[in-house]
Amino acid sequence: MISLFDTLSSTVKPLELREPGKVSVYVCGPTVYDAPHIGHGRFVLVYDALRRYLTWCGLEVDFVSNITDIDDKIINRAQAEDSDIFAVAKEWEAVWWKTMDRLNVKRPDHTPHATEYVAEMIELVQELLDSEGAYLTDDGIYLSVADVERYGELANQSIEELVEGAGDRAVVGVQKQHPADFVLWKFSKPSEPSWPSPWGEGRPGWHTECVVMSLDILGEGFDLHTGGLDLRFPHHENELAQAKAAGKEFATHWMHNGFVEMGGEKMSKSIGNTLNLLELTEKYDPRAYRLLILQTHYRSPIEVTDDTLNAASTALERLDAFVRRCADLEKVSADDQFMDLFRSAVDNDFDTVAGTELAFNEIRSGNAAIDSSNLEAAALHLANLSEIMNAFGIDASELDEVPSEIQALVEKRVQARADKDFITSDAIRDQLTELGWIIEDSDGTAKVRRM
RNA sequence: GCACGGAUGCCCGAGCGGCCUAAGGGAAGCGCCUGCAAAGCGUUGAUUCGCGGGUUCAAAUCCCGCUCCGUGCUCCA
Repeated sequence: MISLFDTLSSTVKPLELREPGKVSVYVCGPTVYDAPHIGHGRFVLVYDALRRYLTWCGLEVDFVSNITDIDDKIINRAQAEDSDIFAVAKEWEAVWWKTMDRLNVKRPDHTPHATEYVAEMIELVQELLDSEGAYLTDDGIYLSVADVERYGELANQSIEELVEGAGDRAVVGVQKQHPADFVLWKFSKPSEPSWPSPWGEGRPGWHTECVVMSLDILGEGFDLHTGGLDLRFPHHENELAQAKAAGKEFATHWMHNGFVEMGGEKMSKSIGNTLNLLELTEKYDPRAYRLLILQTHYRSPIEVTDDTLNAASTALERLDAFVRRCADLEKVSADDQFMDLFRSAVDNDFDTVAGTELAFNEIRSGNAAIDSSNLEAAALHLANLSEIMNAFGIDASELDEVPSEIQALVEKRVQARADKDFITSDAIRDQLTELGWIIEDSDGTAKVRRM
């Protein structure tokens, strides 16, 4: 079984499953009000790879990732654009899924929207009011954080430290009982979207949607709650606080991925190419970002620059080239011992770095095997490699369709070389290069691929 | 200020007490292969892991101090 670092206990520990053979995972999804950026890309790719890996390991994964479609940022954008929040959310959610498709991110099993869960949120807030874990003020309903046991345990800070750290920003709201209290339900201003509630027209406050949606779909005591490290506090802390205040078993394991960094140099000029995730998939092989992420441990900061993306793209070409070389090899199944090795490596806190390392070793060994005409060994290395790529969600690129006129040139060149007419053969190669094709000779034959 | 994380070759990035004269990827040099290429293979690049101390038979890995860097510290303002 895989072990993962658990933020709550600050240790790497086995992922214990509520039900044997089944894993329930909740990923905090995006608030849809703008284009996704590389930070979104990181968490999405880390957890997509994790999901695929767990599935590959034979587990049944129930994977939930929400869309937050009601939030201050959406309201602000709608007002700025003289639009309504539903239109804004719809627009950016479409961009989100388009980007996910490009990145080969599998659709979650469930994608709950916050606006579909308003009734459940109201119910939770009512429960919290009833148990006096929350209280009513003129502008909304607040969670009383001081009453929550071990508040700050996920952030690993005491409530005093959290308040102190907030400095001037921790100004006690009009009727807040404690500076760290946060609003669960906001009474709407006239211009804002609102839903009826027992306490008047209002809208969801903070962090409640994820509590309600995760518990509704996955049930109490689900296995794994994930997200970016930036969500650790306040978002996840406050989700946990609400669940605790309501007396509900929440996630048993908390997983957070590290930040994305953009390098010391001013990336502002090129920020347009790397910051925006959709643009990134247009500028680079969309698999490149996934490989880059797999080659960095999920908890480490990751350096995303043109250099690192280009390096990953080149590495991918190496993968493709090997798979291309193996096109005619007989298919065999992977070596069990090797796959056990892979699995025990990756099971150690989702060590995709070790996993990709094994993949590249297979590519090298496989190429060497072909060079020495050991095709059986090569086929086995290919099978091992394919298993790894399958477990992580990277496909080898499709073979290029070769147009007949290109193929004719290739054949003409093969003949010229056979005749040792190198002037003609070189001319044809130049011609192919101009047409955007790279030719690779081998004994008596040749293959072309697009540049 | 508080908290957490980071600093490893030209770049990215593993390793977290002995298997490290430090993995893997990219870039570069050299060799093999090739008519020449491409692809591929082999090989060379840190006696060294931000800086200064310390612990230990043994440290990139543990402890102390320092320096840089990143992120969080919500709602209201």
